[in-house]
Amino acid sequence: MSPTVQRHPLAAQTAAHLLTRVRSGEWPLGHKLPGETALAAQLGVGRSTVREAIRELAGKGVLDSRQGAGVFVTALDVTEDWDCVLRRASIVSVLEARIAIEAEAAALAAQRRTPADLRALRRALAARLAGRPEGEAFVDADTRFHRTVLVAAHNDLLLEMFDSFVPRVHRAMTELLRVQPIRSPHEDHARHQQLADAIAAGDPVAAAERSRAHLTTVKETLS
Amino acid sequence: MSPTVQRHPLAAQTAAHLLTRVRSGEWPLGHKLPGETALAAQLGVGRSTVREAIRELAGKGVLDSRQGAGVFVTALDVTEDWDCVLRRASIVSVLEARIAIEAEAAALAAQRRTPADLRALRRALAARLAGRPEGEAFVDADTRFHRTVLVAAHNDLLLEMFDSFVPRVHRAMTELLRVQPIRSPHEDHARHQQLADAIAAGDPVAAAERSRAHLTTVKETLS
DNA sequence: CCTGCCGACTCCTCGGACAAGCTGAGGGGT
DNA sequence: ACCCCTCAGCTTGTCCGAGGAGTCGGCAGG
Repeated sequence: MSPTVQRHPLAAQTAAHLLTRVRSGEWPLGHKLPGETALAAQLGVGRSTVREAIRELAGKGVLDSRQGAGVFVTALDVTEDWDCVLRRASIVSVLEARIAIEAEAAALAAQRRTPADLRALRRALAARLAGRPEGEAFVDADTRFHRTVLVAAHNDLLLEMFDSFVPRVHRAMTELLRVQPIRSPHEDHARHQQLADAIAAGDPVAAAERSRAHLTTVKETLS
Repeated sequence: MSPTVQRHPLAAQTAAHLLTRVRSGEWPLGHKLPGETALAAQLGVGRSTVREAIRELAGKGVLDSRQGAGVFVTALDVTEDWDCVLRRASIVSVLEARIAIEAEAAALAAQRRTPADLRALRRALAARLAGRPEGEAFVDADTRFHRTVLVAAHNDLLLEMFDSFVPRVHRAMTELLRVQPIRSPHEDHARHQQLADAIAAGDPVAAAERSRAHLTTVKETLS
């Protein structure tokens, strides 16, 4: 039955079992599940166990229990964890998605940046130049600069997407920098300076172009 | 103690309480929480209630309980539900994000499309032209065509992001189409045809440009 | 220093009990 | 015929006590 020792708690097994039956369509969206007592008898486990399984699925947003009424299906599937998807995705895929988001954000930033955004951009750029171009600290400074661009774009959704990429990209960049240091730190900084300039100048096309060019370089370094 | 009548179950309150304390840094990442018995006594609730609260947070991925060892913090915050973020985001924000993703995907599709991709693209285009340009059916056909482009880009992450946008965009498009029908169905179809042609011709710049132009038109219609 | 044993601590599961809340059927009034 | 109120029955919420199973750290022995 199980390839390895199956040390899963009963409650977790019960949760998995219920999720399977929900997915199978046995209980359609909005439908009421059998009572906890009935489920416990049906599955041959205690009511407390069933309750914990239901809680677990409630935490995932699949079920919703209302006192006196019953337990109801609120979603047919678990909205897969975004982090999980990212972990599975190849670093090249993530970088391509990042290019898409950052290039667009750079263009928007060129149109929408406020004076405060520009100040933050200059500060982040200076901080990025301050440290030596290696190690985790540099990656952090670099990330902060790129994030500042996203902030200047004034689009919450794009920013949220960028933030969700950060952990995955951070790991890969730190690794990359250790194996293969930046060839020309001066040129690298110049690219970022040009991006900031284009945003300051209010030139969406140039900003997108600079952003894309920089990230494409990084992507090609990886492949 | 409580400003309003506590109509939330004790277990839910306990879960919220624990989440707050995790967020506050009282229990750092990887740290062990006090025992269930201790927590129950500390919060003045039963042990079963604490267990259900822990299960709820475990379902959300914040806690992880290991028999014999204890309960540990696995994440400092709940990764906010992607659907939730999208629901809150303005439709303009979503459309801007969609432009970013689709334009990049169109460029990638132009470079990576297989013969099978091109066949699917032609089929989707024909299906889109078949029905009358109104109602939910048309929105579905349109969505399928755009999704086919994403598939041809051969980047799982971009596709996943597109799919997560679909429900939100679908609602908005259906609404928009009812209020304001497409002025020139012929021109609309021509734009899609040009996008498909650019991808077939293997011209990334043109494909991105066509995709961007089409979606920008939609965005401007909305604002 | 390494190994194996052992006990304390912790989570896991169960069964039972009572409280709190919702639902729908039925009675009474208009 | 229609509406409103009441109430019995079912369901979830909460708590308790008990025993089983697993993990970790200390301790004695090699």
